[in-house]
Amino acid sequence: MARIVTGHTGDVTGQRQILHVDMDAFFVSVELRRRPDLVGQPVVVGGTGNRGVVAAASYEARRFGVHSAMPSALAKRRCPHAVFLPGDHSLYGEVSDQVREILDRYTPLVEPLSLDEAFLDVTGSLRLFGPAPQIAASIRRAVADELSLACSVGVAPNKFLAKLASVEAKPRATPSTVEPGPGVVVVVAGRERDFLDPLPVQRLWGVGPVTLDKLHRIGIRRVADFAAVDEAVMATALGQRQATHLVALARGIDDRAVEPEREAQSISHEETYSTNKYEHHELHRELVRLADAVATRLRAAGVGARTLTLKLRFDTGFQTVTRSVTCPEAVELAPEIVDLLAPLLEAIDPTPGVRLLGVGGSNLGPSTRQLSLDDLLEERPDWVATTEALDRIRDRFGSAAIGPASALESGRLRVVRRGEQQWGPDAEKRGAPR
DNA sequence: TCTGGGGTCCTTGTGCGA
DNA sequence: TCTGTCGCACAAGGACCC
Repeated sequence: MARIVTGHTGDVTGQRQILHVDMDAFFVSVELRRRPDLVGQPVVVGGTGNRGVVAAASYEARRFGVHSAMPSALAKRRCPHAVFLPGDHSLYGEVSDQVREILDRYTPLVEPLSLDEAFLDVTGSLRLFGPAPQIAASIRRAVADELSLACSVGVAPNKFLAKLASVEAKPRATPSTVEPGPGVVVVVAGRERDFLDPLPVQRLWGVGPVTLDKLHRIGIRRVADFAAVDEAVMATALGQRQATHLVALARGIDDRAVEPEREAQSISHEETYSTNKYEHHELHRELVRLADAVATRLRAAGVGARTLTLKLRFDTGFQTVTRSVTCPEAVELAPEIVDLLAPLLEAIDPTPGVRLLGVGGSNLGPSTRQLSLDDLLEERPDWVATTEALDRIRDRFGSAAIGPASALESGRLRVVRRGEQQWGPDAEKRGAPR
């Protein structure tokens, strides 16, 4: 049954009606559909290797303090009797598409945030489907009946409040029990402060551990405390921009529209290795693999990248460094990316031990191949023709069918696939570090 | 405890041309 | 010619999100 946060339940004329739909323990729930024997047990989905993290935990596992983004090793210590399952990113993608089909029935204004949550603007759908809380309940029924999955829905006049409301709608795990949530929580326009004021300040969008510490130092612990602190003091502590942003949110103000189609700003791949890499030649081979993956996705999106970024994370101190280069023309071929980034990689000393390597493209624009294919064919006919042949072979036979020879490892081609190593490297298969 | 992958956005510092 | 400064683009890092 829906929980109404404040006075009245009707839709206020002129107010937007935004829904935030959030699947409950999505990855785990999808796994339980094919493993019904695990229902009611602590189940953890995520990386199984030594450097893996938890992607999702069942509410039974959460009772033991296991939560997403936690290192898998710690989760195993906290809940040794939990069933640990490797993630299946492609399956979750398929189920996510099915959820999306249901959401699309209610409005064309659906903005997916990730595989398991989305915003809906149903302001224009009220005449057809009834008040927003009724639409929320209808979505929950459809998801349960058709997909055997549970979701929670927040209803509010803006995205920020709808998102907070959906959290309140969720089940809650305590050390002793799992309490079911209300399923739908409604924040009524005009009474936003009643909902916001008692919440801890870290619930505001954009307050992470660093900002939380700064806010605590100036005496802000709950959202209500914002009213008592001068904005100038906040601006000194956080910077003007962030202060203005947080004060608006604390007042329940958020004008962002629900955007069904957003252009990607960057395309990147990164990999954490189960054992550190200490040699340039190993890293160069990884660079070739990652550049190949990024280039393939750039071409698939019909764009090129003007800025290429190399990212390394060292084992000592978890220190991350990035190096980037911006070129006058957009790049979308793997050899070009390697040529641009290899000198940057060579300049970095890997001997402290590199645990992660990443390649990214940003400053995206129209592909140069689209701009002037003839010019390019004159300048670099071999790579353009080779790449086009490569893309065709992969379309037909799969991404592992062909790849750069310099990415071969022990005679085997390891292809980077999006989401395949989403939650860390696989369980240890290789020898000890040198 | 010891920290993934794929993103977005912001801040700060710096180099450069007008 | 030298110096200051302004705006811009870029590089690097950091915080945050799911």
